[in-house]
Amino acid sequence: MLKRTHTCGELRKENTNESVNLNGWVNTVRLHGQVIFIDLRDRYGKTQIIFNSDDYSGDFEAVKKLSMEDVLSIKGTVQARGENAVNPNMSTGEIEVIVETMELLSETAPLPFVITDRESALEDLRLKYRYLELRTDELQHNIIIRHKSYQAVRSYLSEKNFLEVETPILMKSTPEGARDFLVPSRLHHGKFYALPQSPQIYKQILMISGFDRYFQIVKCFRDEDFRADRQPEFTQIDIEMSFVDEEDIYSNMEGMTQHVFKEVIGTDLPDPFPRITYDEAMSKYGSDKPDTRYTLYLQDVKQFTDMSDFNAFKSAECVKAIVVPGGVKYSRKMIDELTDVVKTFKAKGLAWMKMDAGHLTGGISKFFEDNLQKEIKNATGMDDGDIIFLIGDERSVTEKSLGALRVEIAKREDLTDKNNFKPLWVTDFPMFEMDEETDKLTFLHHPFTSPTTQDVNELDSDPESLKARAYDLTLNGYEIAGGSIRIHSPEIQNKVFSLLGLSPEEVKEKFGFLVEALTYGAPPHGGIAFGFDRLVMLLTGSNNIRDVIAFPKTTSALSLMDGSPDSVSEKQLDELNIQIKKKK
RNA sequence: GGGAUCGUAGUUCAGUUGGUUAGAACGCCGGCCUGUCAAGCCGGAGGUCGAGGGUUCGAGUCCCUUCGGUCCCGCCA
Repeated sequence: MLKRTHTCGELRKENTNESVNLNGWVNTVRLHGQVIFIDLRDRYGKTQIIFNSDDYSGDFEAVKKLSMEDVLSIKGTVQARGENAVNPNMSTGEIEVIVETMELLSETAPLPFVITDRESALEDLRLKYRYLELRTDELQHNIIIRHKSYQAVRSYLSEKNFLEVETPILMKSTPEGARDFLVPSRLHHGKFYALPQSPQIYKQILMISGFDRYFQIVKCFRDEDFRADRQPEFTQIDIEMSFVDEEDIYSNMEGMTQHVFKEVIGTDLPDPFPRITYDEAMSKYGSDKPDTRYTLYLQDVKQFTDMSDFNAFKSAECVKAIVVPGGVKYSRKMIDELTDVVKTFKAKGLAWMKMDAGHLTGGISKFFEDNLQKEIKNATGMDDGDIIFLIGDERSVTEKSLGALRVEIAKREDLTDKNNFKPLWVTDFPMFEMDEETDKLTFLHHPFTSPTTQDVNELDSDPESLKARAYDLTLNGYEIAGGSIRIHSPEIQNKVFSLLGLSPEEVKEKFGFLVEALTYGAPPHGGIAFGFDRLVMLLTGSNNIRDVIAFPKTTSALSLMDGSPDSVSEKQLDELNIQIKKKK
């Protein structure tokens, strides 16, 4: 092998007449009889190399057989391209390399799909041959963005005195939020480790140990169902700080996020980040992770629908509406499609009216007399050419379904500029919510989150009305981080466990070590965890988390490349004393 | 757990109300070609229509089951 003197993205006009060696993959072959053009590619770029039968000393017939993705090592001379031959689309487009000798380092088998075009194959095939898909410009770029993001996070936090500490991957299963991935123990019959859903308890214990600023870029595991932005294993930037309140978290994390965006993609984020309470987010956007790149606010119109002759909304707890400017263009078919969207969120239907020459027309407009129409126009700011969509239902159904409609309309109206970044803190989350299935109190964040009160009696009296000292950081409709100020008093922690329905025995068994640790001088502390994959996804402009993970799993948690999960041998099962039951 | 949608050549797709020998483009193989950069031109090979079952004289097309992909609801602090 002729070791490379340059990469395939490096040579310029200034290198003319230099003798160079290049190593890389054949990107394309253009065969013209006695002259052959090949774009040689590596991670750094592409360079056109030329085999000319007059000059090339080796076997020209062998060169004719080269095909895409063969791996070559060549020696040649850099030559400036003629004026008409310059390719302005390539960074190396002003030069080409006349090949003198070539060694075929590796011949490729016929390809399952064309690598230059990610669209050329369906995703399952691309995932099976992920190593080939990773050769595409887009994924190479994404992996580089991800690398830069790690570095930007580490350098910022390290500079601010945060210590990176590793925590165990094999840990105790605790009844927190998601289902655990379990790992059987060979040495301890019938016992299991769990993979961490997050290093939550360890990082709190690190605070008790005095490491007052901790971070870790760490894999977390949750055995739930997956989506475009959720994988079974994912990466968090896990952070915890002692002697802090919410404001310390906000300012440090704003600084880190601004630094990452500036370093990685050169974007300036707002300073400071705006904030909204959970209640206001739900009321105004119908979401706890509002996309604030566009308005389309939810507006309360119950007072008007109550005065109309439209009876379906009279008994509804909450009637809200979205006005879409220019929405008269919406056809019956489009409205039907939007109705399907809101129905998946349990809305019974989608009411609408269009405004033309100051009057409401179509949809449910006949139930609204003239004066009422004027009032609606004034209150909502609706104008000629607009459409108003209305939903009446229980508050949560109305808000969630209109929130989803708002996102769908923004997508259709192209209001979501990928290069426009709108971070937003969501604050004042409820401490608990009622689980409708079990009729038990459950936490919104996690059970270590501090309530806004330190009064045990207040906790007892009306837990559902309590707020938590929890916060999420959202960006363009994605939750990119979430955290809280933690409980550092063993009494409050025990109280919260008992409100969640855990018996003292269960608490002792599952969380005893944490509660005990809290008794030995626990500093007030709090923290946050960033969904690193989602953050990188936004930095790359993708809307698919698989695009920023080198070896992702499918939405059914399969790895199509290596075929995991898979069955194991009887011997392995025997060692673990595990027997596979028949399903059902 | 539920819903929607997709699966036809190596790949991306077309394939009408169920009806002759399942087509196109790219890729692959062979030939021609000294300035291309999505090179071009000529020729060729290539199909378990995801799998299994059913209805029918006849199924890529209709029905059932099943496997897999994607998106969503529930779920995921």
